[in-house]
Amino acid sequence: MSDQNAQLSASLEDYLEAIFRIVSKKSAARGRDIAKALGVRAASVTGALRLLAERKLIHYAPYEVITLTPEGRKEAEKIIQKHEVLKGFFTTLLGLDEDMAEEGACRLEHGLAQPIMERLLAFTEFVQACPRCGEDWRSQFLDRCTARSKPPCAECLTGCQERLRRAATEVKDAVPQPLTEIQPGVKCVVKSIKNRRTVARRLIEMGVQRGTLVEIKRVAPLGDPIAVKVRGYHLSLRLEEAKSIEVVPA
Amino acid sequence: MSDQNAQLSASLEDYLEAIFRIVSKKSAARGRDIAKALGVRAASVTGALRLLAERKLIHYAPYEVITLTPEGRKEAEKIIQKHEVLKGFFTTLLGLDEDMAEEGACRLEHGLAQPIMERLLAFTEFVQACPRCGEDWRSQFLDRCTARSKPPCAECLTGCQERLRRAATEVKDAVPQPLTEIQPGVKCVVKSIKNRRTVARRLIEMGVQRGTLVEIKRVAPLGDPIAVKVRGYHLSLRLEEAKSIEVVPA
DNA sequence: GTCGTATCTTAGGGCTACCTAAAAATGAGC
DNA sequence: GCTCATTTTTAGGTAGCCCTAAGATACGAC
Repeated sequence: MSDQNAQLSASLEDYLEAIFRIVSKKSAARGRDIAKALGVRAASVTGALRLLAERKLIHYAPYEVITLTPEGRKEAEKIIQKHEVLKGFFTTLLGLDEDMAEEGACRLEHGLAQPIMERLLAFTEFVQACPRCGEDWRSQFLDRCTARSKPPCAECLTGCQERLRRAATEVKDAVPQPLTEIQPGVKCVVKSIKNRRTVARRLIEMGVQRGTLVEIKRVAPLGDPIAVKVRGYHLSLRLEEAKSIEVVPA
Repeated sequence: MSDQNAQLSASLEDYLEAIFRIVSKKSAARGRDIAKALGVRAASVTGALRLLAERKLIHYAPYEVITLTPEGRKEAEKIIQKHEVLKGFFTTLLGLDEDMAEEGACRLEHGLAQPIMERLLAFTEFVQACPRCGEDWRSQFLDRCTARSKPPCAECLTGCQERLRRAATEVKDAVPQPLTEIQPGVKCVVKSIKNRRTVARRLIEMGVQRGTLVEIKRVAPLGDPIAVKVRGYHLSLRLEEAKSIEVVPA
């Protein structure tokens, strides 16, 4: 009945997303976990699983654990990316708190078209990487939002000139360094990717290129692997791979 | 059965929005117009109209023309505001074309929570009003999006210093002028509202205050009324009202 | 007046996605 | 190997929102 190639409904996307998150944590999902994660009854999950299996997005058989097929994983990553891009925009640029950003991303992700998501991501990264929009710019905005204080625009501008002058020389003199030199929590901009055949494949497939923002999330005790966030994807890089990515801090 | 105070479903919001738009143009709506606007069959419209009438949002009787109640108008304006805020963000900041912005706004508006919408609006206006983010900043972003050209960041920054210096004096010297002096199409920032009792009431209810962005859309032949767009609302001001709003161009 | 067309309503279905209740399968303890 | 609590599935129902088909109403042309 249901067309295999049809777009997923919003609720099926939710199911797939939840399965992805559970599988990421525990390697396999059970119906019960999914029901709890989404706040629905187990009976509803069964129906959804059948539909997802019909579309070949999950491996599913009654009473068996549930895992994602490669296509299912790809589809889920796309959904998660939308979610993360929205959430990143809400927290980083709009300055909303974590909870509201999470809630808002959940409610908007299904309607967000791919090209708009791309633009939103590009914009978020652009603002973060642009020296003209520094931390003071962000706090100007937040002051306006919360305190409704009048922006001391003239002072801000004269102060900003000084900052820009410094930034101009910094940008010119910035020496790219390998990703491995960057501290966790710091965001940086990709300047070049070496070893294009090996590392680059995965990254380029995801749309990572010169100018893309990368954030180090966590470094394992021995420095390998390195968990990074790029373009709304969380992924882990080998030390070797990270070495061949050159960046400058944003 | 259906709770009168319940939130409107996404599709009922669409109906209400469509009715508002039709009523704005032609003073009253017919089922057929609504069906055409939303691309559904007339029979579906009938059901929706009954539900909207049950919630006292529209005046509806079989075979009669449809108009909005005051509550319906208010509700519709809220929905339209969300739509316009999203669309404004997509076109003004993300640089998406009209059609994609329209389509995207339609698909996202129902999920957009009020506080997030407020923030998004504040951000959009902030960026437009901030001298640090001028036209060159915008085109830097768009170049990156489309041509994927490498941003000449250092040059941009040195060029920007000059611009900022000029902007700093401009901001300091900017003399507020009445809204009536502004040309259609120009965006400007509200500096003060005089006659707080009369004009201000309507505007303050909408959230217009010092710092809010106003855009002149159209001036009638005799200079009255003046159609403006503020905070996603389209409204028309009397000449008298417009005179008492002082602004500086953004 | 009545005929015809355009418009609107009613009636009856289908689909999605949720629910409850009860049956079936699983698996740990005895 | 049987029993029982837990988990999962099946079955059947509800609500929202869309559809088609057919009947009701309005209104201009004759």
